[in-house]
Amino acid sequence: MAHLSRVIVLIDMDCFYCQVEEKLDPTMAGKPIAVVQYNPWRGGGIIAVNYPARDKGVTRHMRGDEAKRKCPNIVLARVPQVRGKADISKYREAGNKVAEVLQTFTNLLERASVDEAYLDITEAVEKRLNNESHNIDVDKLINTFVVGYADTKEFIRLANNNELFENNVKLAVGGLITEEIRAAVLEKTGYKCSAGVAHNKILAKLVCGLHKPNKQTILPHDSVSILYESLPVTKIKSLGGKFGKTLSEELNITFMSQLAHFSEKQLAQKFDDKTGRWLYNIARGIDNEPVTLRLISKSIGCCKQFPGRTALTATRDVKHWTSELASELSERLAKDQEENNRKGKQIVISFAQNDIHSSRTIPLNSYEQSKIAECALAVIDKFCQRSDGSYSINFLGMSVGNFQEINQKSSITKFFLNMSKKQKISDEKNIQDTESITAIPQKCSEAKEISALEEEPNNQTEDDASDLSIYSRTTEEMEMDSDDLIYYEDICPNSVSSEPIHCFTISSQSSEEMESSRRSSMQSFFAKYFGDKTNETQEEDQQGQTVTVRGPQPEEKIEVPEVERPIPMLSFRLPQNLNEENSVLCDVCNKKVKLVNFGHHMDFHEAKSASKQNSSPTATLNKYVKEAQSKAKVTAVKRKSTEKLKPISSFLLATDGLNESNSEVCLECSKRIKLCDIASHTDYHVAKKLHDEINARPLPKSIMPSTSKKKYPETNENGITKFLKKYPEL
DNA sequence: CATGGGGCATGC
DNA sequence: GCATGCCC
Ligand SMILES: Nc1ccn([C@H]2C[C@H](O)[C@@H](COP(=O)(O)OP(=O)(O)OP(=O)(O)O)O2)c(=O)n1
Ligand SMILES: [Mg+2]
Ligand SMILES: [Mg+2]
Repeated sequence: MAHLSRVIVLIDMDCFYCQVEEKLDPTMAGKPIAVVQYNPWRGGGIIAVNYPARDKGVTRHMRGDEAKRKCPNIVLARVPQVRGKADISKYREAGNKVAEVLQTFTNLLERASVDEAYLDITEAVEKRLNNESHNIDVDKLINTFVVGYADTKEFIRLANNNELFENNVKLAVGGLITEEIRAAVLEKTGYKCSAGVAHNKILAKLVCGLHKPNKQTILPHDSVSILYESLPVTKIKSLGGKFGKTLSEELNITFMSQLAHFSEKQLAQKFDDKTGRWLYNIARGIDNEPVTLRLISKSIGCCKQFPGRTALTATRDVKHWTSELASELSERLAKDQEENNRKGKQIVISFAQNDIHSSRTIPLNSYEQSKIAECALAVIDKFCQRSDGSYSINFLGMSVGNFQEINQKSSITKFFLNMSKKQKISDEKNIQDTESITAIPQKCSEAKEISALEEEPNNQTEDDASDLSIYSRTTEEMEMDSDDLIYYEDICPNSVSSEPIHCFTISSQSSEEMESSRRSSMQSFFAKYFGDKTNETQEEDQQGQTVTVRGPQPEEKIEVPEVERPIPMLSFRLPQNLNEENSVLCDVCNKKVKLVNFGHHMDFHEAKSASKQNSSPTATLNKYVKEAQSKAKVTAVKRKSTEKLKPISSFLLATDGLNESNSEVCLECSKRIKLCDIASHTDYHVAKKLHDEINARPLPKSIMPSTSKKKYPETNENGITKFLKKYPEL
């Protein structure tokens, strides 16, 4: 049974921020504790509560004052305030310490949040089963619960007597190792944690929460049905939100066991293929999501809200907070560069006006605080500043991503340097491969200024290392070895990541394969991987269209012309008579697109087509001009492709310095509006209403992991489809 | 007025 | 590229 072959552990720290505070101030020990941020207003907002305080009814999201009322002797620890904002760096760093300990136990670790991580310990378990054939000592499972067994002893007794399926023996050994992991975490960091042990991530996560402070829980596969009988569907990760609710309502079910009564077809019909398949599997305790090697975050950001009256209106306030955020970000980026040998290439500037959130992405060329502040401010001014120079901003954020490795030494040099370094305990077989994974640098293309749509041309050279690599292996060989695949992201933090890489050949993964361009990377990867056969390989993609995987193409410089492009009138003025059509049919992809998103949607197409060889962006756009005008009934205006659309929220207006002679009171909001702004102000109200309506309506859609999306999973579980599904473009 | 700050994946 | 949903 393939889906029972793995042993997956989810480690989650207990009331983590509270533990961090307690360790720093041991006088708190044993007392009820909560961590708050921004103390002054009603005692601050609680974000973590320890177990004694939970017993008194204190919960997250409560105000500090309320917690004091419920639990008078509670200790309220405060999140450090730096530069006028809450700064959670200390908890992040504490989480890093924990992760370092976890790394010593497995080469397959996925950090899932500040305080939890998934570990695939299958190999460690199998190794132990091979080496030590003696019985499992139940005394070493003193903190372990087993779902479906009143007593852990009974489960172990059966396991030792060979009266259980081997999968359960694996889980029992997994429990043993997990006790060791948790003991090591406590010893090395002083923090307690809980754990779930199961055959997949979803179930490990689920059962971790079953026995929470300082305990661990094993879920044998045969106990899934018992567990599901009284388990609300909303307890499953990713079903806790809107989709989980509609799932329950649509199917008229409450518990997971009821979900299993539906066929895959029914579920696919109700929702979509991908979601249907995922739900069908999960209802049977099956989840094929791999533990993806990820030790560090893919983005580093900070943000702050300015609620109610505190909304930013004056230029100097906007400048001030932009500067403060840039300062924190700059500091954290510098540290990240030291620790992780990488540099972010993109920054996303986010803001909200009247609770309407928008964001704009721009290239990042410098980690210098002043540079970050400067470009952030330019964006904010461009999209938020009103005609009188004022603002109305209740949220600011900036987040850096698209990290690329900095390359000093050659990858080979660095690989051997790291080979000879530190060794870890537990599971030996792939340790060296693991070390190399974190060590392999990627090619770092110069931080040259590129337009958002421009792909960096790069020379696709036939590097020598490819002879040693997986690329020379056949598809069949790869499929046979699918169990040995490691899903990794660390080498390749961009979207190119997540290809499974064979353990043995990790070291041959030359830096030349890491390209700034998604397109060329995919092509070279495929071409080398599958050899000549690649050129004929045909598969069906998600939409059922036949796609042909092409071999490497001659280098082509992609021209990004200064395309004049139409945008919906909405971006600056709404049509007076809106019909109920909130969406238009995109002529490029034939999909329904919300009117408000149409401009950005075309940016999306342009970005995509820029990374393909054949399509001419101009031609596509010209076609769109016509269709958009007739179908969407919006007035097209011209915009340079390098310009970004104004968000809906830019309809906001100034309210100060106005009187009867130069202004009128808006019937809609009773605010005084400059005469010259009346037209666009009323447009704002229409836009806001439309925005609210659009965002209130849509039926919740599920966000399922990529592995459930394949159309023909049984026949193509591994090999080429694994790659194809990652690259729908192919 | 006002749970806030942070991160990930996905759809269009 | 941007918005959204889900989660910690
Ligand atoms: N909405 C949230 C949820 C969590 N956290 C922070 C504080 C928590 O301490 C930490 C870990 O989140 P958990 O959900 O794992 O909760 P705890 O670790 O606090 O408690 P538990 O013992 O239930 O895991 O993340 C947060 O800032 N905001
Ligand atoms: Mg926790
Ligand atoms: Mg957690």
